[in-house]
Amino acid sequence: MTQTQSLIERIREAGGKVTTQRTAICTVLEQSDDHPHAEDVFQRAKLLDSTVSLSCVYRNLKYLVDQGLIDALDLGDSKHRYEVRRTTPHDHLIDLSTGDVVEFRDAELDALKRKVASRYGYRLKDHRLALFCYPKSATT
Amino acid sequence: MTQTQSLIERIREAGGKVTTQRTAICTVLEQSDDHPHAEDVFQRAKLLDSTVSLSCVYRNLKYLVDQGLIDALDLGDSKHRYEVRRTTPHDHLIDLSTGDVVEFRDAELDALKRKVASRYGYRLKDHRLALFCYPKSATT
DNA sequence: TTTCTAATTGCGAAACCTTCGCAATTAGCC
DNA sequence: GGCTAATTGCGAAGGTTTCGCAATTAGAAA
Repeated sequence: MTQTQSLIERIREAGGKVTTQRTAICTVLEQSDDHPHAEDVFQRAKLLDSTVSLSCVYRNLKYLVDQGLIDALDLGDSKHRYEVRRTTPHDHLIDLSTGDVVEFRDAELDALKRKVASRYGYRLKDHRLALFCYPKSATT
Repeated sequence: MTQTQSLIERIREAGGKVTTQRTAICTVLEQSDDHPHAEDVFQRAKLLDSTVSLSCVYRNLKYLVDQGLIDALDLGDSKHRYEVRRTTPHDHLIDLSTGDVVEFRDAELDALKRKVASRYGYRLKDHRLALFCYPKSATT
């Protein structure tokens, strides 16, 4: 029961097969903190294992999402972006002047989301919050 | 300066042309409160004007978004969904057991979003919040 | 080690949503 | 009515994602 198990370790425990392609893809995801989309993952994984194909990347991303090991994000553009799921959920702030993505977490905000859901008779299962912002200093 | 101007009235004021197709599309949007996607709008608009084409729908949706008259939403699936923009912004709660979309607004939540953005040195320009929920009574 | 089987892969094709190019039409203005 | 630029329909093309199928391979069993 390691504190931080790697994706591959968790796949193995779950009975998934550990292929070289899957290993490369997981390594890429663990080493990327920039919310890469499928094509990004593909390009980076090819450097680790030249046999990785694009459809293999898509299949593994889907597999990992289904396993609950990574999350698919919708950050405004038409492509899905991915990140390894961490124990602490968080939201995203998109810098409209640079495209940078800032991760944040706010307990008060989390509580309020649940409270609002409850007010309407619901129990919060999941959520997506993206804040699109400009730097304070910017004029636009 | 009518309280509630129709989309077509606002298009005319802005100098846009009022075609039968555009009128049908705007009528559909104004009569739909279920956040239709492009194909939905197309099917409904065809009933009002059989000459409406799918590309015309896409072009007009884009046009209306650019004009700030409607909003494009990302509610989890891969398609854009649309709604007439109202004076009061709001967020969305998705009922995972039925797929229903509940609109809500919470001033405290709005203020907190701005506060969080500010904490990171940003000014909130826009945001997307979707709460995925189950009814309180549901077991899952 | 060898064998077996189901999971996984590569490839290309296809599906899906959306945009585009271009010639034809049309709304709004003179 | 006639002019002009905006708008349209059509089909093609674009971009992202999925799928079908035969070939490969990881992991288990012998």
